[in-house]
Amino acid sequence: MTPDADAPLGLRERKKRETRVALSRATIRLCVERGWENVTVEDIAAVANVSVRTFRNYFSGKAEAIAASHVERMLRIADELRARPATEPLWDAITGVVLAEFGGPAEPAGAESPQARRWRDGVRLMLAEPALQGEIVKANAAAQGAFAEAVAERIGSDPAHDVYPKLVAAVVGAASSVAVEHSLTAEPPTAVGPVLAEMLERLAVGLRAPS
Amino acid sequence: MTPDADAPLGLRERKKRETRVALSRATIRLCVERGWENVTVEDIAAVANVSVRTFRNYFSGKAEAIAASHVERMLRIADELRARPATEPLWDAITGVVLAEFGGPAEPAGAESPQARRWRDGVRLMLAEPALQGEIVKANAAAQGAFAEAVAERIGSDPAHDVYPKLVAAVVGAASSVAVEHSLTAEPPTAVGPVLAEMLERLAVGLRAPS
DNA sequence: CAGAAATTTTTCCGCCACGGCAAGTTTTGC
DNA sequence: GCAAAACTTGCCGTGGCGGAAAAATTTCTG
Repeated sequence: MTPDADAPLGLRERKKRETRVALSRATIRLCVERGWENVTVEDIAAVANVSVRTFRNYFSGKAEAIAASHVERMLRIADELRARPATEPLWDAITGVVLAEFGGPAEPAGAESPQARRWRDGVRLMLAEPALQGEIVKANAAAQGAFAEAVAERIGSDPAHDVYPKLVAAVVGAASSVAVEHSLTAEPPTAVGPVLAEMLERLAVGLRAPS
Repeated sequence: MTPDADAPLGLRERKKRETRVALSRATIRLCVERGWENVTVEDIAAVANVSVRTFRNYFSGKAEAIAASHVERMLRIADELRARPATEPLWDAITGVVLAEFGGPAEPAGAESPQARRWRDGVRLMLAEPALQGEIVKANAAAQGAFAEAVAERIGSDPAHDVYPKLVAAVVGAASSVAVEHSLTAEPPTAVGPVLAEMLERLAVGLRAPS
């Protein structure tokens, strides 16, 4: 394995991560723009400037390539939760890191541009694909495991005997999903941030850390 | 279309339903016994005595073929809910129909036979397959729609303006999923019926129909 | 009941997904 | 530098998937 957890990433590792995210992003972009059915692995490989075979070395298929970006974000959230000052209250830390990832660059509040609408519709359609949903379920399970560990570490409890961390992870995951889905279907379009913020605030009230 | 909703099913329709369930059951059996990866559509078609192409005329793939049995059961539950006497309290009716479908032929309570264990393990493995999970998500959405309509019809409310029916459908669906998953992982093995029964009882208390 | 009409099943065919294997390249570590 | 390790690539066989038209079956009609 890699004994060092982070900093001195060799050139090789950096390049790998680079192509990995490039492939994932390319897959998402093409599928949102053209629709799931109208994208072949060959198209994706072409956009990312690698061979078809290389795409397959990274991902087992379009679905996994798309879900990968989702996993990365969830894992990043768990990591950032660990990086928060230990003195900060649990739910303040959670709200902070989650909103930092999902808040995004606040859209100009005015009327939605035609291209923004096309993108939203494309994403919604893409997310409806069963092949992708399955992969997302899998991704969420993995991500929630990591998040639960981060929570357990923070409040100093054993994840094996205390369900609280898992509960928090599951609930935060569910809230994120609902918020995203809401922002994709709401009319007029709504930003994810504020909705998610209110949800987390309510959840925090009901789920204060056990004494 | 078919103006008559049911009874006088022609020979043709009967045969179609027959091969449909035959294909679905064959797919489930083979995948549970051999594992998802080790089953080709050709194998399934062979078992069901039809051509590979015919399998494809019925289902888009293994996943859909398996999920089909699940959908049928859920839709059957919704139908049976409609058939219950209108005087029966809502949650009594729900509990009745759900347990009738999920109760199954009560297993002999003694030690689990080796083959029963293999089956349980096979099912658990199969259900972990992302391709299948996606299809199940889709199936649940459809089934819950039907169930919600049945509930709305029963308590005489408009499903478009009242969330109660949808809530009940979602909750019953979730309880069913959890109960099944629990019965597949619990040690020692547990029957679905009793677990589900208790869950529904609790839910009924919290979700009495709105005045 | 024969023959037409409608529908399903099957055969044939091509495209794409998927993954093992054996070069060909690039990065790493000494 | 140079050899080993790791990554990329092309090749190719198996299987999933679906369009199109022939063959078989059921249903309809005179």
